[in-house]
Amino acid sequence: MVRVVPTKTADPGVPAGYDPSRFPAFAVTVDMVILTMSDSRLNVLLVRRGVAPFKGMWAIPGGFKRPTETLDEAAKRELAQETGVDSTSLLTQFGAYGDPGRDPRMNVVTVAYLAVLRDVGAVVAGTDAAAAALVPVSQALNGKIELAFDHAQIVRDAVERVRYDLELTGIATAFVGPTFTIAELRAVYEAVWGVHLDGANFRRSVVTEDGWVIPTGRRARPGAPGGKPAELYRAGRMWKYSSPIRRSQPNERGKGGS
Amino acid sequence: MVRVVPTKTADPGVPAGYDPSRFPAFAVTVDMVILTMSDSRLNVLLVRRGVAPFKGMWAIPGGFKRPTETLDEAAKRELAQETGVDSTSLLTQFGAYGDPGRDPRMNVVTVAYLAVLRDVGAVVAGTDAAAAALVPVSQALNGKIELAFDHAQIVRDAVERVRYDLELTGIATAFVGPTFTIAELRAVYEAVWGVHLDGANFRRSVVTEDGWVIPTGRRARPGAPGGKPAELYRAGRMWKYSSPIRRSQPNERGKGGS
DNA sequence: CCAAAAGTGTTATGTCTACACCCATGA
DNA sequence: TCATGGGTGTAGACATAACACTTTTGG
Repeated sequence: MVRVVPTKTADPGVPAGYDPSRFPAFAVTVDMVILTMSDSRLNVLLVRRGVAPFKGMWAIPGGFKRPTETLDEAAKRELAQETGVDSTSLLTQFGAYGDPGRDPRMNVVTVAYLAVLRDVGAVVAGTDAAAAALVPVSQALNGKIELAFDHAQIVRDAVERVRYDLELTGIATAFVGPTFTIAELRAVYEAVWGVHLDGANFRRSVVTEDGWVIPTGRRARPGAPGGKPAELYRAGRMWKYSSPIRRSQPNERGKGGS
Repeated sequence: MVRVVPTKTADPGVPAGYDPSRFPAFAVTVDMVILTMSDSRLNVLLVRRGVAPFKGMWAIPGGFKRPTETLDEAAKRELAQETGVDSTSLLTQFGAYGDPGRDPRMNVVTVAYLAVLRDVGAVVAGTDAAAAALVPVSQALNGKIELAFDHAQIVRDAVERVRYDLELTGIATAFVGPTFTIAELRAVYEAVWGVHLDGANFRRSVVTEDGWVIPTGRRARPGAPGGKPAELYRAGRMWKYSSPIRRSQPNERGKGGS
């Protein structure tokens, strides 16, 4: 019969004669990359660690999985605990990380989740203000802000995933509120992909009769210098399946000899 | 300090007063969905379990992760052990599964990998013939062949992943050999997506000057009833980044009232 | 020379992009 | 009435799909 053995038993590398009837014990955690749009930029929610290891460093929120819950449930529970948000089905699992030594204390395998939220700002204020912050992903990726564990890699992978999902799923609508303007939605694509999109063409792709966006009749207040108030829309059913916008791949093609 | 505790300690559900300073121990495994083309169909490699639980049932190959190796290394090692194949970088992690009770013996979280191989047939013959088999994925998915654990779901997710990757990566070339005909390559897309592709248009998309395929000068032997021998190509560098073929989405659009 | 499958040409249709232009509104 | 951004029209470039047609081989 298979039996749990303490980590130390398997600690000294076991190259050839590995006995599969005994296996090492791991801790399993879920970590969440919580992304949000703010000021037309992509931001990630970070918490400051209060305990060793990496005490005082920034990290993404997470916690231990319990044996009585699924991985998705663990992520949902942790998200609620850390941010107070109880939104179903905007959590996407995107990777597992188990490099030896990634946690100096013990063997930890973490399953990483991606959550796209709007208005985390209020949530951050609710938690211990000094312990949580929204920072631009650019700062977390270029090393300006150093992250604990292998969280920099996890954030990098999450952003890469979002870039794909933006084209393949309706994740874009998770960045905006229940009602939004076309420009707001366009800002999401522009920020995540780092491109400029023609406003006219973007509009035509999105406001069709297919059910991408549905006009509410209400209008948004224009900014300080005036301007025409934009129509407010809500997301239609089409977002369940895909996205109306495709990323125009940078023309790698058409580069013959010359 | 954090301490490992045996599984049973946390077994009786701990709803509210959960103590994060103690955490449950898990076993961590890697499972592999090994896909291959055979007879113009998509097949998956299954092994017959020799021990309880699910003794005698079909399952996908896998094994325990060791603390001294990364998840990727564990998958690579298991792949080599099970099939004798030592190909780097065709293993893709695509999901983690940790539902309570998925393994009746203990708490197990498994990290699932996808491997696309050509010519597993010889490998299968090498292993204990009665213990391994290639079966069409359709049979594994529609329940014709019942799989152990939650492996049916894992295979389902793997196939779904391949369908996406076929459009986004160069995974198609992993299904064919070092040299291949255009028709062979087209069969991959047709089998995985379950569509018919115009041979003429497919050819035009693939045999360009961009470096998708490179002619070898040699030709394949035609089938029994004769026919023009097809040119043999090898994969070019373009496959590193993407695929020359995009899946034409079934026109969900353009369905007004009427 | 006939069947079969590879490979080419051609054209209609649809989609994307750039950019000129009009519109509605708050100050 | 002016500045500002929302919103519309349109023509060219480009990509796709359909299918008729030619070529090359083994029997």
